[in-house]
Order: sequence, then structure tokens, then C-alpha cells
Amino acid sequence: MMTMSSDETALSPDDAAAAVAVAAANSAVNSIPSLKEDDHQLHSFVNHHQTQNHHQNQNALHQQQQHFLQQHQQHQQHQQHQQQHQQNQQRMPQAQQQQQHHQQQHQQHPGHVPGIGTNHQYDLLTGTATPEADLLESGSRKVAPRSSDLFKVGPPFSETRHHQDIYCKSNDLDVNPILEARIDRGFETGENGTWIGYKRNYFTLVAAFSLENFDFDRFIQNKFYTFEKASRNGQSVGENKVEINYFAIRLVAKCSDDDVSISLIQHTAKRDKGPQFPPPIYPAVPGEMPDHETVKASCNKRNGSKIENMNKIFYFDRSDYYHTVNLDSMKDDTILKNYPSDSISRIARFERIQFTSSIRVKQTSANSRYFTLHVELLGIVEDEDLQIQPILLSSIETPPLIVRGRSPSNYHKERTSGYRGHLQGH
DNA sequence: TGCGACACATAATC
DNA sequence: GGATTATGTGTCGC
Repeated sequence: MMTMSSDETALSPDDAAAAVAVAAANSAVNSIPSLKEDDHQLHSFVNHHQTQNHHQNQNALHQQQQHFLQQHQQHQQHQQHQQQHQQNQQRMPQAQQQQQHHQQQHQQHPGHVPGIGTNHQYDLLTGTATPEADLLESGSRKVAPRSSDLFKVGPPFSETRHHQDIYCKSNDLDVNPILEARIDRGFETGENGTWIGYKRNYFTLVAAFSLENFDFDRFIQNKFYTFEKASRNGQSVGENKVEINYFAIRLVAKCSDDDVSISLIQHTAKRDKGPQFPPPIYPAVPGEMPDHETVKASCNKRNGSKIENMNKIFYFDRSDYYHTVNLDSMKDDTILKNYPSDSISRIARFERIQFTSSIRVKQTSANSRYFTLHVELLGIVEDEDLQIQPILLSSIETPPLIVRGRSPSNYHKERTSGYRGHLQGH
């Protein structure tokens, strides 16, 4: 039994079991040994974070297994998050409602706009202040750490961009993959349409893919292939047809300037007290995006049945599927059998993600530097040596994102750093 | 100057 | 309804 650090305490046995399954999935993906071309990112992605992980408190064996453990723990988290919430709008204090209303006029509201004075702001919120007063203060009020207000829909993603074509194995039909994703926490708009996040704060993102004109049954009934660019010593030498073992979704960040590929880190709910790891790569089957409220409701759940319900939304239970279609798993000859675990994602959910502290976030002049988040659909294939490796099939990306650093100037609306107009309560 | 670490505070969750 | 948890952010000191 592996140790799981402090997170373990919050888990039910069910969670642990599910986590093991998911971890198995990730271990397979993460054992991907060699990468090509644009996948070098993934390579460094994984390696970098292995070395970067400060909290290897588990008695891990070698790197790969460490990573496995990381993924494991990470997924325990995911298991923890479950449903329940609702439009808290109805039960939030009047003043807050007004604030929110105001904010929504600017799409996503400022919410956690950090303010200077801390405590008095909370006081205003919790009781004594009039709505008017709150409105006036809203620009400098910050949202409390656990406030559900922190969940806001972020910027829309681009249309799906294709990198490698996908074909049906049976009839060579060209298949059109569609990626969807949404940021559910951590970004808000400035007045001029820029999207702003805070380096110190978490963001949440969900993603799913589908194949055009393929419902789930049709997906299951088919196998797919693509082409990998073959190269020798950096020289392109054509393409090889390769069967896609299974699909996976990953999240990467890119910078407008340099190529900082390793710029995301994920925490556990324990944050400083827990381990950190790169966002996982989710083996996934086609799925439908959950709505914002569902994602919101899925966070920080510890109740077993709630977790279970959430897992039904976010994960595909292969065993259950075999059972319902009365199929012997040993006789499965579909793409499903290639997936690396019994816990396969319908929806890739990335929670508690932050830009790594190693990234530089300066933003004195207007357009100095920005980031974009990219959700990628990967085809996991085997190369000549039967080594598993991912091929980038398609991707979507956010518009430019401003990530505000830790500078105090970013935490005082009076010192307008350029994008705080929306915070003002008038 | 920016960052790791620690600390405080507070809504969500059970 | 009290205890615990998760997390925005204030702060210290390198």
C-alpha cells in the first residue's frame, strides 16, 4: 500500500479504490517514454515536474513511480470533489447580490478582487453594511477564500484546430474531432476585454472531446488511426500510419514570449502541506461538457455518495459498461480495451491549477506578456518499439490571458495596473 | 524584487 | 450547530 500523504485522511475507501484505478490509467500514460516533435513539451513537462516536486514524501521508488503516486494523489483529490451547490445567488446577502449583478454586466465579475483592508471588508459583507455601502466598497472587497463566487466562467476557447487527421480504421473515413473546454474558476475580464488571472490563485478547467457524427456506440464500434511524422535526426522522413490505442486530453500553457512549456502546477487540497504535480493527462472517451454549475458543485466534496455521483459525470466506468452491454471484458475487442484503467475520463477536469512560480509575470506595459491555455487531444499510439507515445491530434486555446503576479500593486485597485476598471463599483 | 514559507481569516462542507 | 477543510491573500525574511 502506498502512502498517500495527508490527503488520505479525507478519503473514503471507495475513493481510494477509484483513485487507484485512475492512477493506473495515468501511470500508463506517464510512462510514455519517448516523444516526438511537438511532444517534446510533454516530455519535459513530465520530467521537469518530477524534479520540481518538492514534496516527494512518499517513499517513492523511481521517478516514474513517483509520478504515478503524484497522479494517484491528484486523483484522490478529484474524487473528493463532488456535486452540490446551486445558485447561491438566492441565498447570498443582498449586498453581494448587487455586487454580483454588477459584475455580471462585465461578463465575469471581479469577485476576488483583492483589497487592501481585509477584515473590515468582510465585516461589510457579513452584515452591517447597507447594500449601497457595499457597492461603493465592492471595488476593494475581496471575496473570501471559500466563496462560491470564485467560480466564474472564463474566456471562450478557439475552434478546434487540427494537427493530425484521424481516420476510421474500417473504412478510412476522415473523422473530425471536436474539443470543448471551459475555465470555471480563476479568470475574469477587465473592462477592455482582457482576461485576468492571479498567479497566486487557483483556476479550474474542464475539457471534453467528441468525434463529429459519432455517438458513443459508433465510437465504440470503431477503431481509429492517424499518421505520425517520422523523423530521423531531426529530418522529416514522411509519415507512418499508426493505430490510435486510445485518446487522451492534456492541458498546457504557453507564453507569448519564450516557450515556457512547463508552466502549470497542480496542488492538492492540502496545498502547501501536500504534494504538487503537473496537471495529469486524462485518458478519455468522448463526453459532453458539464455546465458551469456542475463543475462548481463538484469541488471539495468529501461525502462518499456525492463523490460517486460526480464520478458518474466525469468518469467512464468501463467495468460497468461491460456489465450493462453484457460483454466479457476479456473478450473486448474494441478501443475500450486499450484504455489503461477502469477509470476513464469523459471529462478532463483540472482543478487547483496555478501557473508555476517560475514563470515571470510582468505587465507594466500594456501588452508585454501574456499566456494562453491549450487543451490538446492526444492519440496514444505505439511506435516501432511498442513504446507508447502521444500524438497531438487537435487542440483549442484561450485568448491571451494576463496573469498577475504577486506584486502588491496587483492587489490594490487604486494603483490601477491597467485592467481594474471593472472592479470599481460604479 | 520576487519567491518560499508561514499565517490568518472565513465560507463550504459535513 | 460546531468542527473541520480549503483557499485567497497578508506578511516575513532571504
